[in-house]
Amino acid sequence: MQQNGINNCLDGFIEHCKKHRLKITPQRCAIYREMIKLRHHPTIEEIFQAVSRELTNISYDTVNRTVGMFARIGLIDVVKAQSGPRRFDTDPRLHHHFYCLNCGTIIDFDFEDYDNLSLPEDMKKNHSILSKRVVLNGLCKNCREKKSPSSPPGDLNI
Amino acid sequence: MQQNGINNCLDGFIEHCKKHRLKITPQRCAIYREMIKLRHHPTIEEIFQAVSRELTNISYDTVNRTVGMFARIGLIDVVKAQSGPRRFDTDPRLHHHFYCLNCGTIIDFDFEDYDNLSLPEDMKKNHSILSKRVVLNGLCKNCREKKSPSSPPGDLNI
DNA sequence: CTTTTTGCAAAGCGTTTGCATTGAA
DNA sequence: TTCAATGCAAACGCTTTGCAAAAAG
Repeated sequence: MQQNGINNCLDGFIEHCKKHRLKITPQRCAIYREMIKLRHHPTIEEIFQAVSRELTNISYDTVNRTVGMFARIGLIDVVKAQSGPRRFDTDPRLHHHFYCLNCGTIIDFDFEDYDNLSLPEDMKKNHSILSKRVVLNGLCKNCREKKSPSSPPGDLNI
Repeated sequence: MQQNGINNCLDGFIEHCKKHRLKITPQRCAIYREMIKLRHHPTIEEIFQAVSRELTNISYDTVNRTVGMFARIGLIDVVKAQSGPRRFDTDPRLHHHFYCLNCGTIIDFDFEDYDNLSLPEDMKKNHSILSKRVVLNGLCKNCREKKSPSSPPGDLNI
C-alpha cells in the first residue's frame, strides 16, 4: 500500500481483495471508491454519509466492519485519535503525521528526508513490514499559545 | 520528554507539574511512580491495579483522569491500539514502534538510524515538537504465517 | 481562603456481537 | 450449492460528565 500510488484504481483494489480471499461486493467497491475521495482522516460516520449517497440502503454497520477490514489488510491506515471515534488515513501517498497532545489535531506533512528510511534488519526478518511513517508529537500553533494545557481535549478540528 | 532520561526521578516529575500549574497530590505521585515501572504499554486498568497496592483508596476514575492529563502535558505517550482500551507508553527512552495490522500487537524496537532524524523547518516553526518516533505497520511473525487476515483482531498480546 | 482535585455515580457513545437473510463464487 | 457478507438490533465496555466533599497552595 502507501508506498506506491497504483492501488488508486479499482483494479488494484479488486486484486487486493482476491489476494485476501474477500468477495467483491457492490458495498465494498462503493466504500472503497468513496473512502479514497475523502482526505483529512474521515470517521466511519463520514464514510457512511458519503457511501449512502451511492448505495442508499447500505447499513452503518457494514461500513464499519468493511472499513475495519480494509485496515486489517493494509489497504488504509487506522489513525487512532486521543478521543472520539477512530479516524482513517485513506491517502495512499507516503506522508507523515504530527499529533497535538492537547487538542488531538492530526496534521499531515511531507518531508523528503523521512521518505527513504531503511528498515532495521531484525524487524524485516521477523515480520512483514507494509508501511512506515514518522510521527511527531507536540503542541500545535494554537495550543502552544494557551496558558494551561490542562483543559480536556475538544473535538478534533481537522 | 522522551529524548532524555532525566525525568525518571520524582524531582523531574514535580518540576514538570509545576510548569503546568498542576498541584502535587499523593495520588499523582503514586500514579507516576507506579506507571513508569510498568513497561509494555499498560492500560488504565493495569495502572490502577498497581497504584491500588500503594494507595488502597484511590479511585479508578482518578487514575483515568490523571494518566490522561500526563499524556496531555507530554509526560507519557498515548499508544493508539486498534481496539480495546487505550494503552500508554511510559518508557521515557527514545524508541520506535511496530504495529501488527492483523492482531494489533505493538512491538517496541530500537534503531539508531532513526534516533537523530532532523525536523522539518516549517513544522518546527509553527508548532512545539516534543517527541518523534518512527512507526512501522505490517504483519507480525505469527500473523504472517496464517492464511487469512480476515479474522477480527483479538486482545492485544503485548 | 481560593481553586483545584478527588471520588462516586450515571450517562454517553463508539464498537462489537449474534443471528437470520441475502448474495457472490 | 456453499460459505461469506449484509443488515438489524441489542449488548458491551471504555470514556466522559456533574457534583459535593476534601485537599493543596
